[in-house]
Amino acid sequence: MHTVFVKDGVRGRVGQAGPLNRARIVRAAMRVVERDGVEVLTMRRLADEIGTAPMSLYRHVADKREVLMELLEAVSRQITGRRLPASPDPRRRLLDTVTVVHDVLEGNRWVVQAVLAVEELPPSALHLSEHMFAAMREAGLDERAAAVAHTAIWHYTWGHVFFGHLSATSARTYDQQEPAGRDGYEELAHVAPAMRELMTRDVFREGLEAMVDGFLAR
Amino acid sequence: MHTVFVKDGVRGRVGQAGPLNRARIVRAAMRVVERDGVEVLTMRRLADEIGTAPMSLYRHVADKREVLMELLEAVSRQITGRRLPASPDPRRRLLDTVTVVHDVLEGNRWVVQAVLAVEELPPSALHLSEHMFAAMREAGLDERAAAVAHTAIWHYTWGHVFFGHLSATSARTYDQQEPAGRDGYEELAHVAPAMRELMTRDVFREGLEAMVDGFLAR
DNA sequence: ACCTGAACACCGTTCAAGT
DNA sequence: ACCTGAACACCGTTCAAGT
Repeated sequence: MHTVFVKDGVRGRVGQAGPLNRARIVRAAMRVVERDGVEVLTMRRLADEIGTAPMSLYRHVADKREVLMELLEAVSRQITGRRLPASPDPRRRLLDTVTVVHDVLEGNRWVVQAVLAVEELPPSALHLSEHMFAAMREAGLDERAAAVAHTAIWHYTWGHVFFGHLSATSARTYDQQEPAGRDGYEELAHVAPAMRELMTRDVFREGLEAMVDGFLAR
Repeated sequence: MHTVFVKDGVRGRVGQAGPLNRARIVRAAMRVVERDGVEVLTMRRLADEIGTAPMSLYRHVADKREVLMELLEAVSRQITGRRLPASPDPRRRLLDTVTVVHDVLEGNRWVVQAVLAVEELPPSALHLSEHMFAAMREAGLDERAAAVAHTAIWHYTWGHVFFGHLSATSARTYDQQEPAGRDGYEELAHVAPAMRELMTRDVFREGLEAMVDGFLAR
């Protein structure tokens, strides 16, 4: 295990400061997840990171799910904490808000896997929906249209972040197969250069604008 | 383990017919996954379903990933095998094609989790992209626009299937909190009835149409 | 040739015991 | 009061041995 030492008459472990508590657990979990990814976050590994025994964690959190939910809350507050986009143009404000969410998720891919594991969004994510609905209403959507658009936009955003690297993989798969005109794949051969070009930049915003404009045009 | 019996002079196990092979493994895996979900599909459980030892599977498949990939291929061929939508109107054809994919995925939620685990689409899924690209070209999109739309549509579709039940959960979360006018959530209170109404039907097609029309309008 | 039991290096979590 | 070792019921997979 870890080296045990004595300092100021207090028995402690390497990297440890003060008694174990929920905040310290969450901070350590965030460190592990940002450094090594969410699939590496196990209760045993987390305990190791803190320098304690796996079972000690259970005095402060009910289970692993609760740890993940705390991480999601932290990210959610990271978004809603700073001022949300406030452009006077509601269309612009909606696009900017969703883009902020996208950018944060893109920078923290583990979030989507955590959401999948927890199967729930953290409470403070409602702030984002509130902000989006205000913009949609101001842009002229009625309640029903706004509800549909809200759902569609979220799904697009989740899909984009999560399947982004999968799209890249699939593109590579196609590339590895014959470059041009393989029987039955003439269309794909035709758009292949364009698809390759797409891989180099993030096209989230373009799809988002198309979708939002589609809703606004009805 | 399983009861061993002798029949026709051949030593066998309950539910077993003939020697172990890849096709029989895949069929058993499909049964498990459709009955109990993909999270229940373990090599041990799969062996149990067939009535063999876990290690016997490894003579016919390299690893669990390969089993999942075979399942994905089966579903993909289930879509591309039957005739794909062929409406003369390309917009309609595109919408119908994606809707077929959505419906199959909706009926087999485990597919998305399998895709996440495998991190790749089965080769035959390229048929669908081919079909989509042909429709998009005929509808007047250039290569670049088609590539962007293709990516956006896929992401929306994945997001919809996978986060569909999550949206439902989140909506319930909001419902359980105060029904109306909780401080700072006036907009949400306002659209809550519309959102509840949405839960009762599938609104995938509506979001898809908005997105496609948004792309066609550029 | 084909199959499989034991074992390895993992999980999350319970429970009884330590200080 | 707070922490933790041993144990349970799991994983995917390797390896050596069985028939």
